[in-house]
Amino acid sequence: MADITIKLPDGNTREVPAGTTVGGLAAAIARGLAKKAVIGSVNGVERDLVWELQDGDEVAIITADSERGLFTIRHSTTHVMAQAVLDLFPGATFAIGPPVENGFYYDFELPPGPDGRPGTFVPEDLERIEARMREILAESQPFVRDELTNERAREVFADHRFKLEIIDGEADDPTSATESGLVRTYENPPAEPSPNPPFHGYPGFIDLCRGPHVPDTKSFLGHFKLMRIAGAYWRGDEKNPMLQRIYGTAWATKAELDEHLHQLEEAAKRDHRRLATELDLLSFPEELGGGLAVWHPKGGIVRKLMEDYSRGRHAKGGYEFVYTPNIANGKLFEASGHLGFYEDGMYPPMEMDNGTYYPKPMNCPGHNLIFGSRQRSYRELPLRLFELGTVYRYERSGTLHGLMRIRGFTQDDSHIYCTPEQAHDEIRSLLNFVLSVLRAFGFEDFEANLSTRPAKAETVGTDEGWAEATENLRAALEAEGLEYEVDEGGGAFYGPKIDVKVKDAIGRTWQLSTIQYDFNMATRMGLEYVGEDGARHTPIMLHRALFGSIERFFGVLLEHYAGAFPTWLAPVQVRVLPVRDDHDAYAREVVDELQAIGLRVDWIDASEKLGNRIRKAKGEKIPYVLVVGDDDVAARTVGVNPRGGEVERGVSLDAFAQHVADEVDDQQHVS
RNA sequence: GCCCAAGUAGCUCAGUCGGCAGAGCAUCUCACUCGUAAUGAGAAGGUCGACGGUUCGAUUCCGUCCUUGGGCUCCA
Repeated sequence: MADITIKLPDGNTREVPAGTTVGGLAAAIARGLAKKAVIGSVNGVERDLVWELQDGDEVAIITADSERGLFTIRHSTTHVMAQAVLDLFPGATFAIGPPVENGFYYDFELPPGPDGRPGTFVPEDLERIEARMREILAESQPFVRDELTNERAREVFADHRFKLEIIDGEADDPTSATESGLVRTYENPPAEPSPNPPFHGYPGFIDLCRGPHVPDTKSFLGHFKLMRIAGAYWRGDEKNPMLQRIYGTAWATKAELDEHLHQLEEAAKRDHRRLATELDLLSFPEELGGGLAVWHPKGGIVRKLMEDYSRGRHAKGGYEFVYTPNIANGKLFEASGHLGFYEDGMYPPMEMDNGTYYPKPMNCPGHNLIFGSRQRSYRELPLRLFELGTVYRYERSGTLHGLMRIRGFTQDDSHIYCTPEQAHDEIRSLLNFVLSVLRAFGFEDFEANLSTRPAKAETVGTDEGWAEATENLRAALEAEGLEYEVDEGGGAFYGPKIDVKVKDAIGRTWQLSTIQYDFNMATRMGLEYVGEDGARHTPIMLHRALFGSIERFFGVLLEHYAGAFPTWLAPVQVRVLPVRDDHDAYAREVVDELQAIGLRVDWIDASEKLGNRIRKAKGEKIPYVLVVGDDDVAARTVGVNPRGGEVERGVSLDAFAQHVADEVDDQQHVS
């Protein structure tokens, strides 16, 4: 047979016999490669290992340790799960099942139960499904690719209404795109034909799918675990029926699976809700109502330090401090437009004899009243109004999540009013300011999103206004050297925005800060300034928050630090432990001296053994534990046991005090 | 709001096939006075999330509601 020539990613070519497959090519290159090969990329399109190559094809072998290889493993695993569910639940049907980060899911509809309502999975079902999946794996069923005509596909999937919608193009399934009038499928022929096959004309499982897949259910699969059951709306629309989704995680090796499960445990240990309870920082009393928190003294002091720091930075940054009330007459929110757009998300009104009042969901209308309280000149712009403003939003009950999504929260909110000429420089310095403040809280890694104009008809503002605003935001991102992704059409109807995200200590990203243009509200509320030309102009209005919400930011910090706040933020910075009762007097002296320089210090007497008192202090994640005994009383020293460090005996009290004072000072002066 | 699950002492959790409610830690008291991650003894602590129903009897079974968790949808 004649040879064909294949181009490889390194630029070399290779002659192989005609009829060679992707898998055959991998074997021809190296045995190790063939072993790891999951799929191949042929002329930029991913193909199964059994795909036959043509002369001149450009081919790259995709291995199990690559992102795309892992993606394929997850994708194939979800097919196996669907087969298992259809086996175990006669009459069940399925919708879509893509690979996702760390795993996969599939959405199912179970036949109705005796009460006529659609069936649901129970947690024990996951074990049964997983056991059935392992049987399917053991059968080593091949993944067989085919292309059917629409008519044929409609027959095969006649009992599967969601698949029919996909075949008809009414529903989108990213893993089963159709091409040239043909419907692509993958079949897993079973060892024994099913007594009641759920598909017409096939003995076992078949799915709409563009592939590619691992060669068979025995290869590469098996390092998976079904994680949880969830409800999910068909086509993501809450008006559609709710399906039963099963999430699973899948990896190329057992070690990776174990590592992932271990990381989930680690993340659970730093869950801010758990730490908030353990460290006595704050709580969500049931009596208070859902999504509302009370701050205990230890959480309160951290919050106060965050607020003090924020105020200090804003004072230096040219902001002016304002206060607006927590409730306002509904007319204000009519004027601002909030009542029209977001009434459902607002706490219900209070009817008073002189009007209808609402808890404020936003601070901007109040700030706009301050701007509009007298005639403004271009000479006083940019005007930066700042408030730690507490707002109330009636978040839907199912969306609440600890401090991350809460109904009453405080924004470090500012509205900046400037002229169009000032906007460019203002945004640049603003972004710099944002990053500088975030760095002080221990964040190093930043990413950003630049969200641009949504569909034009749904937006306000001029083409030029949008273009210029978007360019100003982009220029600021580039000036700061910040990596960013453009979220096309992701802006609000009233303007484009930058969202700043931080990466925490275990690599998760959190969206925190936001900088938003607003072409809408200044006009709606009739805000004007007199320009150099003596004419009236509408100011550019920017909304911005650094922490976003103090509650949420605190939650992120708590998880970032796993509860071990840096010294400048720690509720208790130093704990003094006298060895015996007769060291109490000196312990008090140490406390007094450290308190005198502004440190937060406490002490615990010797009614418990020293070892246990140290253990408790470590549990509270106190940065410094000082032990004072006979030697120290005599020499005015302390034994220093720092968090995460080595014990040092005989440190002079003055030197220790200076060390901690310097540390606190350094931590707050990050540029 | 929708689907699933959970709610028992301050915390973490066991338990009751319907019959006086349990542990560890924390708390309090007493003793111990100790040099770097758990000293001992004792005490106290509960409307078993709330309200209805079934029952001689409900923390347990049923229903409704509330709160929380995992998702979906939403997030000015």
